[in-house]
Amino acid sequence: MAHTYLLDDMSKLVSLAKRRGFVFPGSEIYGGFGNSWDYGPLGFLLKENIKAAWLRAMVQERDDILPIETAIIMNPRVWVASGHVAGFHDPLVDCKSCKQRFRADQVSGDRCPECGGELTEPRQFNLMFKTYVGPVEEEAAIAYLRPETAQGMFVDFKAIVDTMRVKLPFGIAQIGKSFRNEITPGNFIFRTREFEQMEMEYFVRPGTDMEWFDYWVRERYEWYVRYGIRPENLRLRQHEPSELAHYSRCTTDIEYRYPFGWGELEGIANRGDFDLRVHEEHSGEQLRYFDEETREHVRPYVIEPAAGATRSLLAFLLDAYDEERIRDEGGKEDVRTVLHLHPALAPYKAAVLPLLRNRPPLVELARTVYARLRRHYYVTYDETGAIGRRYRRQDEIGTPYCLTIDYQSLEDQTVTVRDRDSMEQVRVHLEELVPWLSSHITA
RNA sequence: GCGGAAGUGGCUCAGUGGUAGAGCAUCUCCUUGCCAAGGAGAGGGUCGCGGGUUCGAAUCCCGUCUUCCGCUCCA
Repeated sequence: MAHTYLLDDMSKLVSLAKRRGFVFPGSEIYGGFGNSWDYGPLGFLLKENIKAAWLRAMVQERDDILPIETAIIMNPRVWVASGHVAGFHDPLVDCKSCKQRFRADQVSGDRCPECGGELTEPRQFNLMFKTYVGPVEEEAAIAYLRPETAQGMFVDFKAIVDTMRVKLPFGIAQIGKSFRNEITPGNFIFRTREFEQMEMEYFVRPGTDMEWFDYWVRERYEWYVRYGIRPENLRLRQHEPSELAHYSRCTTDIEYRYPFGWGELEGIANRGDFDLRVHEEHSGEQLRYFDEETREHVRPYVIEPAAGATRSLLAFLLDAYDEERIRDEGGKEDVRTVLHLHPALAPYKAAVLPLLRNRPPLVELARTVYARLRRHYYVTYDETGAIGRRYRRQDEIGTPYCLTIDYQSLEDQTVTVRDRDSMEQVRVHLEELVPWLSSHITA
């Protein structure tokens, strides 16, 4: 079935996300809380599947990348060294006449570059969340919630090199939450103050860095395509030298065409030796790799593909959302809402449905099949309402396969497997269901 | 943070001073031999929150919170 429907805004998706248990507004019974979102049962499963798909491509299928999980609250000196304490805030000025806002370092003089109006004094916006470690709120105990997961990999670089017998080039990967006091969050879960990142630091010999940079841009682009993002909704955008982050020598963004415009999904940055160098300076530790062949201590360069997990979840949902116009036998037009999620990402891999609920043998067999499949996959069960209606419910949450237990099942132990995308049906023997599903949901 | 718009059951919305509504969704029972909405019944909202005006406020006024659209920042 051709998938051509394009959302012109996100309101339909926001409402489906709430209605079907993907994403709820945070702290809703207290009137909400600025831009916080909770992941409901289906959203949680979808997010877990996205993270698993990332780990699969970055760690499991390779032999050169190791996973870690580091603390959210780190020694505050980490953020002094990384440049975040000094560089992670922007002095901003507002125009008193036209109300536009500019970065203070990008305007000269005290007049608005747009309309010539008067500008306010520069004001500081520090994007890091501050907190206190220990029960007494005193200056000495100030700490920060990490604004990126990357520093965890740099800080643990020495421990990994010392213990894990790694050879260049190698990578360290981490998935976890980061926190930024964004000036203007918004666009549903696109920009939130609390978000989840999937980052990997790939350490390479200086001089091979641009080669590896190009390699990772391609790899990461292909990962999105592999899991179902349509290429026409993806593009690469190279940063201008003026917009590069303080640590970056060169950055390419993978952007997605959101309903509100092109927006970043993932940034691939060549961080050079910036991070290992500053951490050497501030910690006093040598952060080098000893190359046995050349008998040299090398401070590697770093290529960093940094993806937003929650941001990609939004992209996967948007790209999967479809409204199909269907004509029934009477010629009446009908809309079928379906999430064409990649089966590996779908919250439920299958739904088990007895054809009729008032026939005990059908229900009994269906419950047996349901119990058996649950040992292998997240699956769901539904016996309420007409069978077509139940197919529609599963379409709306992206379940790729519906397994219908019918009268023939009682005779020959086969079930009807209905495909969400083609709406075609095949029969599969009960004994074959697990391997059949396994071969159909793997990317 | 600034400018604009909006907040009424889970969702989409009607209701502009006089007893809170609809459709869909949900639950129960019946029906249903493969692509939703057939029958009977049920639950669910102090109308974002606080204050004011009024005999009386979802409705008028003030404040506040939240969301959406622009500006700036980022994964």
